[in-house]
Amino acid sequence: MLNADQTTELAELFRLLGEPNRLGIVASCLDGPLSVGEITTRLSLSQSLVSHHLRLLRAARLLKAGRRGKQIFYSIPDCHVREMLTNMVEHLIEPHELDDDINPETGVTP
Amino acid sequence: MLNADQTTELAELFRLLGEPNRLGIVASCLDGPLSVGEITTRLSLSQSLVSHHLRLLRAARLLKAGRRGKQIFYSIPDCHVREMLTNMVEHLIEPHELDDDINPETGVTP
DNA sequence: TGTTCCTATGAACACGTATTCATATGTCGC
DNA sequence: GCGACATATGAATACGTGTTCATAGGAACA
Repeated sequence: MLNADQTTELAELFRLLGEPNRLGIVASCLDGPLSVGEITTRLSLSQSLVSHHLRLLRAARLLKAGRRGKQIFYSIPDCHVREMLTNMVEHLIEPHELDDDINPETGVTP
Repeated sequence: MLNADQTTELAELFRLLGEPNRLGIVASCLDGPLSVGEITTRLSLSQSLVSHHLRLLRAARLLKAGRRGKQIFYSIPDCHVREMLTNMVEHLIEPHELDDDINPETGVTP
C-alpha cells in the first residue's frame, strides 16, 4: 500500500497541517497571496510566531514566498497542494455519516 | 474560508495522521479490516503502542472497531475517510511540479 | 546615510505526547 | 471453574515542539 518512506513523508505533511495556527495560515492563503503582515492580523497571531510557522511551511513546499516591495507574499505553490486542501475542507464540511457507536467500556461495537 | 472551530477540527484530524506509525496503521486498514495482531506484526510495533494509537484513531472516527471471535478488527469507518486518504496518497505519488527554489539566505525567491 | 517599516532568526521555556513496562480485562476452549 | 490467547489500560519517562521575547536583516524613502 505505502512503504515506510512514503508513509513518513506523507505523515510529515499531515503533521505540519496538524497545528491549528499553521493550518489557518495555509488555509488563508487559499484565497490568494498574502503578506506576512496580513496573515498576522487576520489570524491575530504574533509576527514572530507567524514567521516561524511560515519557515516550516516553506521548507515543506506547502507555501512559497515572493517579495514585492517591502513585503513578502506567501501563496500556495501548485495545484497539488491546493486540491489536497480543498478536498479535505470539502470532506470536513460534508455531513458525516452516522454509524454504530463504540462501547466506551470495551472499546468495541456491541 | 474556514472559521476557527473548523480549522481546529480539521487540524486535529491532520495531527492524528501526522504521526508515521498512526498513519501506517490507518493506511494498512485501507485494504480491509485488520486485527490488532495483524497490524502489530505488519508494522513491527509493540502491541501496547498499537493499542494506544488505535484508541486515538477510534475516538476520532478515523477507524472503527468490530469484534469477531477473540480478535478485534479495525477498518475504515466510511467512504469519506477512505476518499480523503486515497486522495492524499495519490497526490503524494504523482510527480511533483518543479518550481523556483527558495533562497536559503533570504528565504525568498530571487 | 539614517530612519522607518517589514520580516526573519535565535534562545529559552512550557507543554504535550509517543513510547515502554507492567498489569488488567475479556474471550474461547478444556 | 482454569488455562491460554488477544486486546486494553495506566503510570512513568524522554523527547519534540509551539510559543514568546529580544534582536537582527533588509528594503524603501527622506
